[in-house]
Amino acid sequence: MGLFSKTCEYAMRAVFYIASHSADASRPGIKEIAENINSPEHFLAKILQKLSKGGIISSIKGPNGGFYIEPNGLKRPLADIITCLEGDEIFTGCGMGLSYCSESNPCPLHNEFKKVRNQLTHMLYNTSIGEFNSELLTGALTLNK
Amino acid sequence: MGLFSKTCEYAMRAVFYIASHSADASRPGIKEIAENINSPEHFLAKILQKLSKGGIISSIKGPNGGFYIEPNGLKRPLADIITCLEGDEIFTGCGMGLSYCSESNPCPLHNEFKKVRNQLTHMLYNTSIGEFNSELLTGALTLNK
DNA sequence: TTAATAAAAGATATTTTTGTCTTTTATTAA
DNA sequence: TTAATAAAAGACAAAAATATCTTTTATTAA
Repeated sequence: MGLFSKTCEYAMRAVFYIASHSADASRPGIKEIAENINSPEHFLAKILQKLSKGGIISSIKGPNGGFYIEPNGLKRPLADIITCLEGDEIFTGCGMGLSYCSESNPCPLHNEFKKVRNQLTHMLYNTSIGEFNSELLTGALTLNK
Repeated sequence: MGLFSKTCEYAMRAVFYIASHSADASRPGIKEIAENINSPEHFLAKILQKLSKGGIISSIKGPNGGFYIEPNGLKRPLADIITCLEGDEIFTGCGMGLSYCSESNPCPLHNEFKKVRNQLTHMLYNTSIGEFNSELLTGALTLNK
């Protein structure tokens, strides 16, 4: 397995896709999104429901409905997606799974592992959801396969 | 979930424990190891079998038997444990799970994500299995809970 | 008001990960 | 040779993650 769960992988790809279509008012539906990010449709639906409840994305039912992101939402960091779906353990947990491990009582790996976590945290908080919109729209970047 | 699977967490803790007891010829058994790193005994047994087949650790059956690590093995990097158990996907895979993603055809996150992976790779290749032996023996570091 | 559309929600299935229990095999020492 | 020890191996169980299918609810437009 990669660094992130399938849930988070699909979520990031889907949110990027939705973000890139939020300028036009097209509001892609689940089917379109799933096809374009290559994910199982109904599994993705659950994920988008959670993100919707968490306020990361918005949705409208019925004809012409679908998913979109508020202009302000495009500024939010990628980290919000992860936190919404799986909490912040990936940002804070001990590398070896030791619950006592902390700054004041570090495990063997703590100091080196902290650098990794900090890099990850930095990346996820300094990348915005709308950051790649133009590249995605021009087709310079893709999200499937 | 943390960055690593339970399997890898237990494995790293167990290997550190075995390493720290490889100077004396005591050869801890599964039960002792499991107690000291706070892991399910039989689940850990499977993990140690894999590490044993992979040549990371060694074992002897019967009375006075148990697990140990060859002097040379103490110099091996922590990364070998992860690779032995779960391959190298964590070192090489795309952050968003895209198979096309590569240096020449990068996904949106590629460049930032690479830094995280590089930091992780650096940590795991520059930390040796025997690195914390003295601290573990004096009790300055612990591996349980 | 009705039919069509699309997300939300619920139910169920499959796969993977994690965990437990039992039997077998190898080794030692008496 | 026998009894005890301890890892190896196999079978099974539980939990979590991933995936699929069906029904319900909200919305739109004709």
